[in-house]
Amino acid sequence: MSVSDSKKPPPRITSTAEFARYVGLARTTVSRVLNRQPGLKQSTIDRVQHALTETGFTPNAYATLLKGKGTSSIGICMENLLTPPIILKLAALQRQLRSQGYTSLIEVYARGESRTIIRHFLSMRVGAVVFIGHFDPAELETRIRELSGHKTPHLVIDHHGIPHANTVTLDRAQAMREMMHHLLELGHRSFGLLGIPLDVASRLERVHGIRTALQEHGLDLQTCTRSFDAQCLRTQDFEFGRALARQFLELKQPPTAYVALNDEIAIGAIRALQEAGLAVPGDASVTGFNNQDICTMMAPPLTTVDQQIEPTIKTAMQVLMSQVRGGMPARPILRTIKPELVIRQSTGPAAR
Amino acid sequence: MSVSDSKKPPPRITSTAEFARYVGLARTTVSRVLNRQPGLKQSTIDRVQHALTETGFTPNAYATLLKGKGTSSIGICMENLLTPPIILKLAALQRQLRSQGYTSLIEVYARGESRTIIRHFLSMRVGAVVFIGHFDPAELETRIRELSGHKTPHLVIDHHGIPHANTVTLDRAQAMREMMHHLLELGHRSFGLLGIPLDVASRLERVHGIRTALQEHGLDLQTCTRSFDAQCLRTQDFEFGRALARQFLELKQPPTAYVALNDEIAIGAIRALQEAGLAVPGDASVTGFNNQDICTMMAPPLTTVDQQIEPTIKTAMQVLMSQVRGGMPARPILRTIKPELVIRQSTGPAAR
DNA sequence: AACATTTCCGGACAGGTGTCCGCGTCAAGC
DNA sequence: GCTTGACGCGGACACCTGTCCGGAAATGTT
Repeated sequence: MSVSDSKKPPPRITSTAEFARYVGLARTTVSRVLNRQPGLKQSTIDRVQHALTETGFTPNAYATLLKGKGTSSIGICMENLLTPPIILKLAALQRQLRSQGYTSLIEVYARGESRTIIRHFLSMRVGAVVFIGHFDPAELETRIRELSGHKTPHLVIDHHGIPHANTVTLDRAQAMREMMHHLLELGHRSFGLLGIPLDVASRLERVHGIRTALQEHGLDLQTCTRSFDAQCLRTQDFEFGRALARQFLELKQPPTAYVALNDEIAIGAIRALQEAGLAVPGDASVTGFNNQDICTMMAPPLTTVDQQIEPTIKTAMQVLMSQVRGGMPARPILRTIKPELVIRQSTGPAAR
Repeated sequence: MSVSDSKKPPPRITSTAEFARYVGLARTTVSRVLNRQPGLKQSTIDRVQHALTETGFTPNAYATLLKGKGTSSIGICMENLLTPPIILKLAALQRQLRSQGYTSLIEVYARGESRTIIRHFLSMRVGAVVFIGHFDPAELETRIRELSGHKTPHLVIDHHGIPHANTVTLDRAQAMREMMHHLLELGHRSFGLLGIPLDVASRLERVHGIRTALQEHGLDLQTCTRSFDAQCLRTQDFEFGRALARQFLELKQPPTAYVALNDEIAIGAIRALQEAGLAVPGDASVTGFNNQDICTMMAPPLTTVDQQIEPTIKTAMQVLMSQVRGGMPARPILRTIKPELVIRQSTGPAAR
């Protein structure tokens, strides 16, 4: 028996009634102390506080929340927990919510499981639901309709183009437009697209931005760009980019610039080029997307687009709070975030 | 007015009583249906089910949980949401818990805030608390004592050496021992440690593993290894590794092998070496730790240690479930995970 | 000592759900 | 027409907290 064990350990207390008995006060008095109501003698407040630290008693949150008191929580539905940009958004949002006194309930999306997740959020009576990432459009739309039916505010971060959805998203078209202008001014006229499909029906925002930039230079999308996405299987992004670049190198006239969907694919492409004895950016330029940490760790450091995560989450919080406090908006709120081009050393003047 | 709007939208229902009135049944009957009790006619079950999908009603989880029914939840306290290995563990654990019917409450640790977090978990009456990552030892120990006082099981993943803590951790000493054997067999005899401090009082597991391996080759830690950690400020790991390697290169006899704390530091070191005109592994070998995705994306691919995340989480679940179901163990449970050396191309025979 | 004031007690209710139980209803079988 | 089940109804209680309120007790004032 050590000295610290001399005083018998306090019992495990699970209700205010028990706790009040332990302190020797009425349950209501204890409750008043815990909720900082006036009209209490300082000595009794101290007595309760002391017993509180001694036993570590915490009131049952479920009962408190059932009463409608207590901090409300926000449900966060994540596309996955694997890609760095998405995690950074989660981390930033979680921190912001916490500082505002909200608890976050985090769930990870799985195809077809979103209904379960939203029902869980609704049963927890969350104050709002945030979706981060990209989802099955039809599924997401249905969920948002359900949430609206329950007068529960929502917000979609990243996924763009869902009808009636409040959305905060990066202006990817604008990002690609700026990126293309950067490359066009360097003299590039033929582009290899990596992970950016060129279907005629492609509703991909990015293609739109690329097309716009080319048109502003009097050029045409079909003749200047090329994509081999269909030929390669996308399992791991780095290898995907590597394989795609290899395809391009088999052409008689390979493009002088490669535009990748994200940083990993770009890095894979750079690797393939370097393995083929080509210099980046001497023989070919390569651009990424996301501005992840790896960008500065590469040789050469990668020219890319920054997602502006802090501003994104900041406006996300504004949209969220305005809904939680001010009620549901009549028309969906749409906010686009201006991207920032980050020019590093993977892009340079066109060789020929 | 479109056709789908013709039927008036179902009202927003927030309690079983309301819902029962809507269906035209007694509240108790509805409750029986929702909880799959026997003795109900199929037609009434269908009636309730139909109204359920129509209105999207969900019983108030707080009331259910207050009653003691419903799935219990597990609290997860994260060191941060920034480093890949930690996130991967979270993702794996969350998935496992979900498949077992547990909800995870995720909170992010901040120095000095752990008390708030644990009190939150306790007030939510979680079934157990999991810590993932490294924390302030004294703080963590206190929290664990608190949890034990509340008869709430706990588990620490990664952080090692907390008294009375149930722990699942990678055998980092063994990992370093194997790594050193690999390097020693390649002929290396002088080692630069990157991010691994060599204080005399260093209780760092890894140093122990390094010392053991050297002794097994009849070598001495002090004469064979060197560390410049004190000279450089660790803000961003890549730059940290780069700066450290530069320090080593100013020596008259730089080491032939560099052992880094993690992959980013290793990659920074490789960069510094390459910038100095040295070849890896021709002139010097470099090793990392964690086996993150970037390892295969580098040139050369990085020799590193795999954290064995799947096995880690698997045994973590076993330890967790045995506690949740079988009660608190008399003595702390300690499980170590065997690491796996991943040899790639950043290590090779010693130059001299 | 009589009074006013501060402070605490204890009963009560609400919040929504799960469950038990006695009772009414309805239909089927004789 | 009667009995017998099957099934739904609705009252009651428990889970735990926050809050209101009248009354009791303790404290302070004159």
